[in-house]
Amino acid sequence: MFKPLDPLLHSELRLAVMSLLVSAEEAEFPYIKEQTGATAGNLSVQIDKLSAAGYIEIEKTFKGKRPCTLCRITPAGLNAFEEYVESLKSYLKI
Amino acid sequence: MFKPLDPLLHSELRLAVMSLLVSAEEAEFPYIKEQTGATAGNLSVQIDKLSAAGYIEIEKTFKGKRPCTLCRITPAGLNAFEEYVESLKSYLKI
DNA sequence: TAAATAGGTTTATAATATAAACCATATTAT
DNA sequence: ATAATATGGTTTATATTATAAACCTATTTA
Repeated sequence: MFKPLDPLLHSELRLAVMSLLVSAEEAEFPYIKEQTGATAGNLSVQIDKLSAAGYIEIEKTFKGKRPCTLCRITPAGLNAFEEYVESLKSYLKI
Repeated sequence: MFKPLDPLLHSELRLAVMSLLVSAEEAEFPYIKEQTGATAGNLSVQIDKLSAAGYIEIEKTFKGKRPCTLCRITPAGLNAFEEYVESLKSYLKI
């Protein structure tokens, strides 16, 4: 009847991050922060969780002399996102 | 960009309950319990929250000699559900 | 009459989300 | 040169939340 919802994706901020990365394939921390309206601390924690789950990759690099955190969705992440969307439909009737 | 998600509805069990009530317009506690697979305790807590928010009505009646808890969605609840679905679409691109 | 079942509620616990506080480096102003 | 501010985050503390375990009352069955 109701398919279980991946708790990692059933979170407003993490879902927003994944949603961005599905389209962008690569995004910088400050960009994600701006688009989601999240605080840096919250965002940092949530991308760590997505990374620990293997849903995204985090590459720490430099942009000139300043640190730059790049995020990219993984195939596993894309798959999880699509499954989550399918599962949600069982609740929303869409 | 991303619309905020009503925290009351962004919960697996409460969303399932609302989803049932959108279609059924009236359902008994044990039926909801069975359809959602929830424990009685969890379900009891969650329908109380939905009721406190004015999203559902809880009618306590009897079925023969046994207690019977009936749930019904309210106009406010239906509205909140529809808004939630619309908001979610900004995350899911559907 | 004792045990089991039905129909829940209350309470305790564990997990989670969130922001505040913090840290390091780089840039700008004095 | 040095102080102040900004950039780019991380760590940690707190407050909420979800969840199930324990519990309660009445009813039915053995």
